[in-house]
Amino acid sequence: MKLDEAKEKFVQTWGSLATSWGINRTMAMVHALLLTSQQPLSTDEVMEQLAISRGNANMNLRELMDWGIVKKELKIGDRKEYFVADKDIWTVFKHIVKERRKRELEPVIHSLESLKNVEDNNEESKAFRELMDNLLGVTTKANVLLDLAVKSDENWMMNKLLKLLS
Amino acid sequence: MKLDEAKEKFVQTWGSLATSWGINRTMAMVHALLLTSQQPLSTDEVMEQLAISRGNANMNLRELMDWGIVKKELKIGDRKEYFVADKDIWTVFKHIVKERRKRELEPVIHSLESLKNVEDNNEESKAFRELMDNLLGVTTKANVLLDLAVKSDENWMMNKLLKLLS
DNA sequence: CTAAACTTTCAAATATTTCTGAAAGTTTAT
DNA sequence: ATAAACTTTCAGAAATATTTGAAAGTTTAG
Repeated sequence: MKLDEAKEKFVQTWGSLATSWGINRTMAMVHALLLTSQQPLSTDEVMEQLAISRGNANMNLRELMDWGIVKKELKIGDRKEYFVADKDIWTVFKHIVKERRKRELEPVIHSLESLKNVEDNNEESKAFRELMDNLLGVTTKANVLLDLAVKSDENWMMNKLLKLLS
Repeated sequence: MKLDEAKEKFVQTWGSLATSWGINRTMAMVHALLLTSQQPLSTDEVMEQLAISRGNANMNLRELMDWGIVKKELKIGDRKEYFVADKDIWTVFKHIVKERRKRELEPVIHSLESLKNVEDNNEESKAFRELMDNLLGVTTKANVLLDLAVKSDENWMMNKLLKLLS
C-alpha cells in the first residue's frame, strides 16, 4: 500500500471509530490528519485536504485544542496559525478520558445521587434507591479508575496492568 | 421527589448519557424503563410509557436482546411477549463492554494492523508505521484489559482494583 | 489610522440518524 | 383451514447533528 493511500484510510478509520463513540467524525478526521502530518498544518491546508469549509475547519480545530490534544504553532514571518497534534498517544488518550469523564460521567453521577432522594418509602421506592446505588457503584468505580489512569504516568499504569494480567 | 418523577428523570438521564456515547437514545430509555419496572413490560406498555411507535419499540427491544441485557419472558395463558432487564448492573456493564469491544475496537485493531503495510521506506513512512504501532499499543492494551474485565467476576476485578488503588 | 490578512460566528442548508405506521409475516387456538 | 393475536419490516417522514459560507470581528503592518 502506498503511504498516501494508507494515510487516507487511517483518516477514514479514525473518523468512523469516533462516530460510533459519539465524537464528531470531522473532528476525528482533522485529528488523524494532523497526527499523520510531518509538518504543522494551516487552516487552509486542513480545509483543502479534507475538503471541508473554513467554518468547519476552524470549529473542529478549536475543539481539538479545547480537548488539549492539538496545539497552535506560529511560524516567524507568517501571520497564519498552524496546528500540530500531540503525537504521544498515551497523552492523547489521557486527555480524552479526562475530558469525557468531566463532561459526561460526573454529571451522571451527580444526577444519580439526587435521584436517590425519592420521598416514598414503599417497596418500589426501596428497589429504585437500590438500583441507583448499584449504578452509582459501577459509575463511581469507573470514575475513580479513570481518574487514576489519567493522573498516573504511562509506565506506572502499564506496570500495574501487567501485574494484573499475570 | 416523588418516585414517578424520579423514574422519569432517570429515563431521561440514561437516554442523554447514551447519546453522547453513540448509543441510540430510545434504546437507552427503553432499557432504563425496564430497569426501573418491577414487572416485565409488554411491547404495548413500553410504547405507551415512552410514547413511541410499535416499530420503534420492537426494534429497540430486539437490539437490547442482541446486547444480552434484556430477556423475553412469557406469561402463561398470554400470547404477548414481556421483557425484563437484567438488574445486575455489573452484568449489564460486562455485556455492553463485550459487545462494543467486538463491534468497534477489534475492527479498528485489524485495520491499524493492515495499515502498517506501507510500501515505501522513507522517513515519513517510517514515522507513519511508528504512529500505527503506538496506536496499536494503546488499543490492544485496552482490548486486553476490557477482555479481562469482562471475563472476570466482579469480586476478582474489584479486588484487583483495590490493590491498584493502594 | 487604514487596509490587508487572517479568524470567528451563526443562520440557513445539508446530511445523517431515528421514528412512524401501515402492511406483511408469523404463530396459535379452534 | 381460518381467523385472531401478536410481531416484524421498511419506505417515507421527522428529528437531530453537522456543515457551509458570507459577514462580522480581530490583529498586525505600515
